[in-house]
Amino acid sequence: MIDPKIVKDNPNLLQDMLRNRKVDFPFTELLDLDRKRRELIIETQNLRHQKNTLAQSIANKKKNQESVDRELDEMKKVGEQMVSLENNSDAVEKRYSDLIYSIPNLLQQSVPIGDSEKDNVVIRTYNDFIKSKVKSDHVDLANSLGLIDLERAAKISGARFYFLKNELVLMNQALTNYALDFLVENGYQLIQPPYMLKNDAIKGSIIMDDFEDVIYKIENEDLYMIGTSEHAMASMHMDEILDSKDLPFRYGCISPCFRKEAGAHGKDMKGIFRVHQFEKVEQFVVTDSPNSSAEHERMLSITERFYQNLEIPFRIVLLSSADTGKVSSKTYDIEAWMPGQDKYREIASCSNCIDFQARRLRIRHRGKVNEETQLVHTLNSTLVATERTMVAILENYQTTNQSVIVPTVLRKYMGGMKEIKVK
RNA sequence: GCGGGGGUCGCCUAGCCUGGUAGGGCGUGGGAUUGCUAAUCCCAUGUUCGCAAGAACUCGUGGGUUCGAAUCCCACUCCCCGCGCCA
Repeated sequence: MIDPKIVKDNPNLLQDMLRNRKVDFPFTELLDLDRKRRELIIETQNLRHQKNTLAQSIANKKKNQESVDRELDEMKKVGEQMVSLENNSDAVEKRYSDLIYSIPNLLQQSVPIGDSEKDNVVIRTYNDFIKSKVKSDHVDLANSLGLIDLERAAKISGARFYFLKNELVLMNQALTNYALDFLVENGYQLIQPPYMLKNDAIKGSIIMDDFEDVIYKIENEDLYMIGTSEHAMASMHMDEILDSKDLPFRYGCISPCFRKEAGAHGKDMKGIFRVHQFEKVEQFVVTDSPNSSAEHERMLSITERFYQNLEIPFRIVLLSSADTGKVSSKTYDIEAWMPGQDKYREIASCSNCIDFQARRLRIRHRGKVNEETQLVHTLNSTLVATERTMVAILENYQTTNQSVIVPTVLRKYMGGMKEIKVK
């Protein structure tokens, strides 16, 4: 959620942001509601003031055993006015909060203005020279090596589910273990969060529209499956005032992720690239405003180093205004070269949400007890989403005789295995 | 799941039975006093609206009763203790 004061004080800032992001948003309605709401608040407070004053004078008069008939009479009138005002303000309040919560985050200056993902800016490219000459896609490779079963998964769970088998199960664990070790080396505190969250918590870290498109709800419970550990990590410190000197918190999180992918029908239907369930090791950082950009770059460089170590071709892309996610103020994507698709595809995403999540979750920090509190900044980055990364590994490490070489850094996590061969 | 106890301002705690609009302590900031430090005393110490004066809100959450609710009633929730069930 953005700072609601901006609506009143600097609406142009919002209008620019909305234009740059190319999103439809009932902006003038929000302006009207904001003004209306303010008026109603003042009116309501005036009535409450009358009520409080009357109640006080009733108390006083009763103490002196005077008659309170006149006050009771007036109180009745005030009560009636309050009821009719409430009916009015409930509707305004509801619509206002819907809008203020669904307006996207402000963008940072350095975000390139553009119309679509075509305007994303490639910043760095790595390992271009090792692009594979053989170009089978991961589904063919994994099938012929006996590493996945998509048909049976479809039978029992539907599209976008999978069985991992044999060496791919091991590789999945290997990637996870390597990622956790890597983060510990870099000073992260390891966390495994709850996989389900209450509405209050999860709505703090995502925007309303995403509820329907990405999040699974548990029937008859106030619980939602996390779409990423970011959702749990953002809300972990909900309603807390943190000690400034303890910041930053750098968490290395492991969790499965559950996504509806409702907005992506027909897209990436092959294999395990876009699925309803996958495992991810995630970086989540809580810091203060002055340090948030530096933390963002730091997180990106750690992620870069991870993929350099895995020795796959990839590039870093700064997302344009139109492609940047709604809760983020600036996002870098890591795109791996996928020989089977003959293009770069996103395998990790590194975002600075600044105070957008913290505001809604009321996560603040301060140096001393009666200093003014400041909202924290939250940042998140994939370290590794194992299924997508395995797509990249399978396709980039394939050989001319259908086998797949195991990346060097993963071998010690797979009992020294060097190659996955046709049986 | 059952029974009992509990959730009060950054932290601790009083108030709840007997309704009148949150008191104290700690910590922190400012001030006074004092050779210095310490101690002592005074003021301040949540959120929102408002240029301000001021006002409203805030006692786990949401309803209800009442002129008036931290206080009474109902539902929910979380924590602690005991019992049950259980990987």
